[in-house]
Order: sequence, then structure tokens, then C-alpha cells
Amino acid sequence: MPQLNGGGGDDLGANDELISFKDEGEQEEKISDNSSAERDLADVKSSLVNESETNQNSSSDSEAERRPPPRSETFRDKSRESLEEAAKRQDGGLFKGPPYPGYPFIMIPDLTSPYLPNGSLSPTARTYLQMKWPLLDVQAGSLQSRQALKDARSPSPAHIVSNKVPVVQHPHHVHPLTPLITYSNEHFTPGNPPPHLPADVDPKTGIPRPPHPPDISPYYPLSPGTVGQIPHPLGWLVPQQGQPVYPITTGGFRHPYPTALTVNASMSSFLSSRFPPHMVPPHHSLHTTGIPHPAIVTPTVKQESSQSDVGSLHSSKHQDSKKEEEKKKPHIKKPLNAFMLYMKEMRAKVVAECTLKESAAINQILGRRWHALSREEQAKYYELARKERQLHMQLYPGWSARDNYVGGYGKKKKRKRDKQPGETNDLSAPKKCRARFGLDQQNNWCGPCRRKKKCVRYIQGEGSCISPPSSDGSLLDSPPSSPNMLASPTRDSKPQTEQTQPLSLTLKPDPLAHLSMMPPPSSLVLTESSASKPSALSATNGQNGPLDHPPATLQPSAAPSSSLAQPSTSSLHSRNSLAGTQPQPLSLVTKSLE
DNA sequence: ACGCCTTTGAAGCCC
DNA sequence: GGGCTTCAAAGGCGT
Repeated sequence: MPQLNGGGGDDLGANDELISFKDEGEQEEKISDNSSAERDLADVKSSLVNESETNQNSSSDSEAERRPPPRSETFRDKSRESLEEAAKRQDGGLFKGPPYPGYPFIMIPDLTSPYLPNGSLSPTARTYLQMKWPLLDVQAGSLQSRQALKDARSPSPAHIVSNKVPVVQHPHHVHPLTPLITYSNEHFTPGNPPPHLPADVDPKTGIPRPPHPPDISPYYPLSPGTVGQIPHPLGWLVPQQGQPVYPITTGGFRHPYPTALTVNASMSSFLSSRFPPHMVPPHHSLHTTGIPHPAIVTPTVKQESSQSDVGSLHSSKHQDSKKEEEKKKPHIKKPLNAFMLYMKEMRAKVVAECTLKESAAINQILGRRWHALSREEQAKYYELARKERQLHMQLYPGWSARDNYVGGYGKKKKRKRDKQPGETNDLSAPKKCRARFGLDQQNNWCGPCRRKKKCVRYIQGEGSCISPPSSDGSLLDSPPSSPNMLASPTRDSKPQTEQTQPLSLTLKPDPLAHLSMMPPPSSLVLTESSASKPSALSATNGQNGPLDHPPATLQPSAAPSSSLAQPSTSSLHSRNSLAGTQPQPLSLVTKSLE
């Protein structure tokens, strides 16, 4: 854990914490001078499109810093040059020692071009698209590419074989538009799987993957001539199982946005004010690039819509018309949050390590690991998530999460289990802590309760042991289950994520059982200081106020300490069982107990 | 075929 | 503004 690191000490940790999760670079700069790592982080962030606000500036990346304001031919030319240059040195030059392994893309300049309207693709944009969207032929006047795009929008493109949501998913392609997000371009021309992925067989489908061209660099083959083979910069985030984050369906292309979602004038002006002209989405329903976004998913049968139209004439049922309307609405999925991104990346690892397949169990592991992640690592994902949200926002300016609510869209059924009084009562009792301590004593609440989740403390109190040992007796995947972690919770702990712990989950019996909650971090007290940091820091930072970056993220950030502090299974003391049983992000709970 | 499980985070709704 | 709910991914499992 950073904050526990020697050198920088708490300050570092504090800063780190702040840095890790704050949204904008301003604060970063203030505190980024503490360590190279932090600088790296800051660099990364600055290099990343400082989207939220930076989008407004439109020249957020490092590239932009070096060149005149984006605009005009100069900008495009330079941009192109830089892109090409980057492409040439992609093997390493571009990402000079990426602060985060597996996060090279962050240095990719100019995120904006992808949003250029299709018809007005500048050379830069094309180059960019080629880089980011290797599978897409963006050659000027390329009939092929246009046809491809056209096909993509076409109701029945050859490659669209299914009407179901995940339609058009060519497993191993990455989304073109989003270097930083998992939008997949799998629906586009077939390509090669990311080099880092097993190129032979699709883990999920078992279908052999297109072999990776030997002549192509396994990593960012970006030379202009080979850009077409560039793997997704976020390859490691790209669904490795062929499941694009934002699957596309034809319906989505034809009616990408609900009427209410189309960019209106106000939005347009807003975007114009926030983004350079080329970034402002045009007033049509299609993605600005003319390329449908994978986030758009049509709920069900699309191709039959026309038929249904005819059918409706006969039936003229209200329901039918209703359904039709619904069908017309594309389902734009929510952008993935940091944890989701993390899960996507790490799931395969966990699966491989523990041979688990149940997502529920895996998610539990991942949840723990997430807490065990260093702030820098988490920051990486928060940043990614932020970018994803911003890109999503740019792609679908009018989209709202509300659109995906059951009421609005009706894809899924509402979960009712939460409401079920009797069932899993104890486990799902959402407000035990609240009931017990009341709102005014939230410090005493367990983390889950703070997060409005199941009250772990209550569970523990019930005597249910949920931190069973792994097959070998150690807490499975409770990353830092060893006390040493406490002693030296330094970065060593971090690898934890990568460190393959002996996840020998051969469990069939009850995988979740030993995966669930970790024992109370007896030494949570340690984390208290860190836990209290945020506030102190925020106070220090003042302007940050409510931490731009996910406040929640900050809290979780403290989690690593707690997780690290996780004592082994033996730590199931009565008291602890009450106090720290959960992967408490907030050590304050412990404190209060103390 | 569909929903649940399970995780965290974001966002929307309700009061 | 707090509290609560839903959704995002994922794949086995239960109904």
C-alpha cells in the first residue's frame, strides 16, 4: 500500500490517494511531485484526455501540449504526424515506460479525431482511426470502408447473423473508437486477436482464432502500413471472450438514439463550447464517425421489425406498437465503471488461476483483489472508467442511465430479491448497521452498509463464517491475507493482483463459501489513518471539495489497507466478527469499535 | 429461456 | 442531500 510505503510515508499515501482518484489534473499537479510514481500517474492522467474538463479544452493529451491548439490544418497535420510517428515508434517509443503495465494506450494522443464525422474524416482522423481502429479501413474514399460502415448500419449486413443482443460480435476485435474503452469493434471486419491473447482458440467459444500474422509486431504494430493490425490499445480490457462491451445490433444503427436522445441544439452548442468543432457530434443519430457504437444494442429481433410493421397492421395491437417502439430504441449500455473494467481484465486470470467459472465466485475474488489493489492501480481503472464515461457521453450525448432502467427499456427484469423479506434475510438485510447505529453513527457502520450493501457485520454476528480458507487452508485470494502484508504493505502487496496466488479453487462444494468475506482485519487500526486521510486531504486540497474522483473510490482505496491487513482465517474473533469481517474499505468502523 | 448470484461504481429516483 | 435502486460484465446454476 502506498500510504504505508516508507519514503513518502503518509504524505505520499495521502497524496497518492488523492491523486489516484481525483478527477482532474489540477490537483494532480499540486501533489504529483511526491514521487515518480505519482508523477507517472499525473502524466498518465494528463496524457489521457483530461476528458471531463479537458475535453473542453480538447487538447488534453500530452500531444496536445506540445502543439498549437487543435484546429485547422496545422492541427490536423501535426496530429497526423504525431500519430504516424507514434505509429512508427509504437514498439516502445510511444509509450515510454507506461506507468502502468498493460496500460500503454494512455499515451496515445488525440482522442478526439475518432469522433469526426464520417464524411469529414480528416487525414488525421483517418490515421487515428487506423491506429485505434485497426480493423477499419479508413482510407480516404475507401469504398470498402464505407461499405463496411454501410453494412454495419444496414439492417442485414452479411456479418450480422443474429438478432440477439450480442449480435455481430467478432470475438477478437477491439473497438476502434475507443482506445481507452472496451467498446469493441468486433462487428467490423475480422481481424486478428490482440497479440497478448491466445491467438489460437477463443477461450469462450473454443473457436479457433485467426492466426496472428507473424510479420506483425505482437504489440502495437503501428507503422502506417500495418496499422491495420494494431491491437486494441486496451487490448487487455477488450473482452477476451468475444463479448464486446457494447455489442451492436443493426437496430442500433438504424435508430441509434431515441428521439429524446438525439443531439439537440442546446446539446450541440454545449458540445461546441466544450469541444473543438470536430468533436461535436453531428445532429444525426449515427455516431459521428458514422460507425455504430457497440454500446448500442438492440434488445431483440430487429430484422423482423419490418415484418412486424406489416403484422401490426393486422393485429394493430397496442402492445405490438409498443414493442415496436421499444425495438426501435437502441439499447445503449452503461459505460463500465472502474471495477467493471478491472473485472473484465482480471476475470480471465482468476478463472485460469482457480479454475473457477462461476462468475459469482470470481466476482467475489475480484472484489477482494480490487480492494487489495494499490491506489495507483485502482486509479488506472478509475481513469479508464472516467474516459469511458466521457467517451460514452460524447458518443451518446443524450443518453441517460435512466434509459436502461427496466421501466424505460425493459431488457431485464427488476431484481426483487432485495425486497424479499424472508429470503436470505440475514444475508441481505440491508440496513443492519443503520438500524443498529442509526444515521448519526455511520462511523460504526460496516463498509457494505455504507455502500448500501448487505451488512456484513450483521452476517458475521450471526456466526456465519464467510471467510473460509482456500483449499490449502489459506484465504483464497484474499490477496494479502498474510499478516506480513501489514508489516510490509508496500508495493509488494500490489502485485497481488497479478501475483498469482495459489488460487487452487477446485471447489465445487461451495466456491463462494471460502471466497466470501474476509476475516476482520485485526490491524485495521492501521488503516484508520489512511482512512481519515481523504477528508484531511480534501480539506487540504480545498477546491477538491468532494473529491472529483469517485469519493467512493477513495474509500475503497483505503480498503487495500484493510484487505492487506486481513489476518488469516484465524482471525475470526468474536469481536472482529462483528467489527471487521467485511472487506472493510473504511477502517473507521474498526476504530469505533476500538 | 430467463433470472439469480456476486462484486463495485455510477447514476437516477424518491423523499 | 441522503437513502435506495438499477445497471453495467460474466457464466454457472436453478427454475
